[in-house]
Amino acid sequence: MRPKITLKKIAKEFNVSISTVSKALKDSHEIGIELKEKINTYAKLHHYKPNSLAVRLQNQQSKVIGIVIPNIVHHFFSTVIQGIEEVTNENGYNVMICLSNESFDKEVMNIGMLSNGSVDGLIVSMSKETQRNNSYDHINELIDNDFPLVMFDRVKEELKCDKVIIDDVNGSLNATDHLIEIGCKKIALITTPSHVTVGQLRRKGYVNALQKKGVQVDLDLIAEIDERQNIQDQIEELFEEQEFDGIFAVNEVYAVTAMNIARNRGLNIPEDISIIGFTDGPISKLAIPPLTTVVQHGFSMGKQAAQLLLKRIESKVSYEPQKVVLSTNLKIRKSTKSV
Amino acid sequence: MRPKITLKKIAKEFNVSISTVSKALKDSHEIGIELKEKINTYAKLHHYKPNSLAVRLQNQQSKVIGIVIPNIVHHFFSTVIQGIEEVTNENGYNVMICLSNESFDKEVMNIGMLSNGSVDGLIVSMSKETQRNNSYDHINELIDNDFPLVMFDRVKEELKCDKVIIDDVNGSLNATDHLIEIGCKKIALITTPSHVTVGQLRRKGYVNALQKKGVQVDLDLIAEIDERQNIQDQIEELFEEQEFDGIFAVNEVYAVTAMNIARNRGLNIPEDISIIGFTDGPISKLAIPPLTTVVQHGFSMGKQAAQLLLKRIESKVSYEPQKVVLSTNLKIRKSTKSV
DNA sequence: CTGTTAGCGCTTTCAC
DNA sequence: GTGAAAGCGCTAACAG
Repeated sequence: MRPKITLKKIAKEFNVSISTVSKALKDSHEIGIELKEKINTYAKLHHYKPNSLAVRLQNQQSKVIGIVIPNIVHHFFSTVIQGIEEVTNENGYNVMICLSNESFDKEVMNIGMLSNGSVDGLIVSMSKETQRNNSYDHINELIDNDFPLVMFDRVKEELKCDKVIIDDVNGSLNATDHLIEIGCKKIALITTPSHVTVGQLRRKGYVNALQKKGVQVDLDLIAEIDERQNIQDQIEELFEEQEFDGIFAVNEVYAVTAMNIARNRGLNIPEDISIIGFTDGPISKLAIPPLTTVVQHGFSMGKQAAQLLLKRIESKVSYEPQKVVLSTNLKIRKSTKSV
Repeated sequence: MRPKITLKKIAKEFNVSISTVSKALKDSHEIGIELKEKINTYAKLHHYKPNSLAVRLQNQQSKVIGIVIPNIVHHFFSTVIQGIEEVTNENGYNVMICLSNESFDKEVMNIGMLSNGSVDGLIVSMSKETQRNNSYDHINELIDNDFPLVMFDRVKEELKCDKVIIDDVNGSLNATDHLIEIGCKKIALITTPSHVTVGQLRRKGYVNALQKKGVQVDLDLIAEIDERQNIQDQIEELFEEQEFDGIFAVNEVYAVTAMNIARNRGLNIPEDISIIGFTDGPISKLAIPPLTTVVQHGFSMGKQAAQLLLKRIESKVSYEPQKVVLSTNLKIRKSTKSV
């Protein structure tokens, strides 16, 4: 790469001092108008741009915020990132994204890397492995140092940091309620293993809804999908062993997979069986029939997380951790009977 | 945020010089074993981590590579990012992602920002607006400065930089060929406006395939979708006005949307009409019937792009731009008749 | 109007 | 064995 042009070189070119050049480029009134013009045209010609590392070191802030997420090939997460990008950019920050790929070790490494002055603050959503391990030393270290941090979606309640979460319990409570209202008598739940917090919360909403209506919760109607195995087979198994006329699934893929299996078994949707998914993405919209879903507003989540973080970064004083809970809404399409 | 612990502070703590501490932490043989131990435990205790901005400024390299892409909420792009992440991480680099949101101005800004020493190299895929404007000064500036750059997918042939592209022409040629082989007589093409290079190339493959078989290309069978309008309506219009028994669509969404419209119109798939999409993602897999697609290997694309870039960054001498062309393969599922 | 100086946090060479 | 000093590119307070 061609050596970068620096203040020093420009200074040498005109036989002036570095600070003169620096001021000239900033259009300081202290510098002679002629000299300023010469320096500026020269700089423009050579595409001078201040070395951002130097500037950032000087200012003791990087103007970049770090994002550590488990995965990016996932409509929800990429939506959140878009939201984050939007508000950080508006405020002159850039983002640095690191993927943990659901691995605890990578998450720890990423957070370690980024918090070394690379970024001014961190937005993180935990990997499944971290949640399974239940170890949060890497997060607590940040918190102990008052490092600006906001967690979103996959959070740990006990951690003393800003958080943005979806109201998972109410989202699935409403979904389950809706299934009951349209007349479903036996509602299956397709969820994650219990260590995934959002899965757990959505399960809670499902259970609460049933209990509120005095319906006995039948554990056999609950399938916990282990993603290390074949998803389709596991859902198929549920159909083999149980009978039901409603399904609530904690994500798009489970929901659409279930819908496809149902159809293959000769069931009509929504006449024979109504299905609701959680998370609204392209899969749900294009499914046949279009899937009724609990819409979680990823974009808005990203924006809020970024706002919390910037507030924290830019605040001189420290204040209590804040928690933002985003409510969901039910997008009724064609995979559920009408009331 | 609690003030970061620095070499200086540790030095003061032990009444030694900064350089002694620096060496001690690097386990230099020049330092007394006792002092070394004391310093190291102290550092560990206080979670000392070298300020990466300072280190990077010193080394004149950031060990981060920048990615500028139009969009992240898109399965293909996020797959590419995963690939990039994988190889850069293996080599001790981090990634910084900036989204242009298909805007020319944002793309120019992002590239400007990142190339100021923030990153050691850039991987970019152009925004649609850039392609429409046909202006590449921002890219050429990088090239003129020998700034390490690799473009992928949405590239401009004339630009003298490393590139990784999909063999779009052959991919769609094969797809169209396949439709012909299974007996389709009239094949519609659902594509992008012609300024989108990949759309143009895929159209070329379609045209070539037809011509090779001596089939006359009927322009009325080609729909160019303007994404600023309603996609569904535009495809619907094609069905209204034309008759055909095969469809080749340049992406998943167009393909599945077309498939759904066809079904709504009482057509059986694949008996009455066969459909192939370009790009293989979750939508295609979960569609009913599962969509036959041209698989473009995004993950591999990302890996190759990153490899080219690292090679460029780490090479002392400059060498001719390289171009990697990735071939696709046809994943036959249920939306096409069997031969 | 222009220059000197110190300093951001760290590394490295060279003295002692 | 330990430290002083220079330098990475830039900014800013202070002199002249």
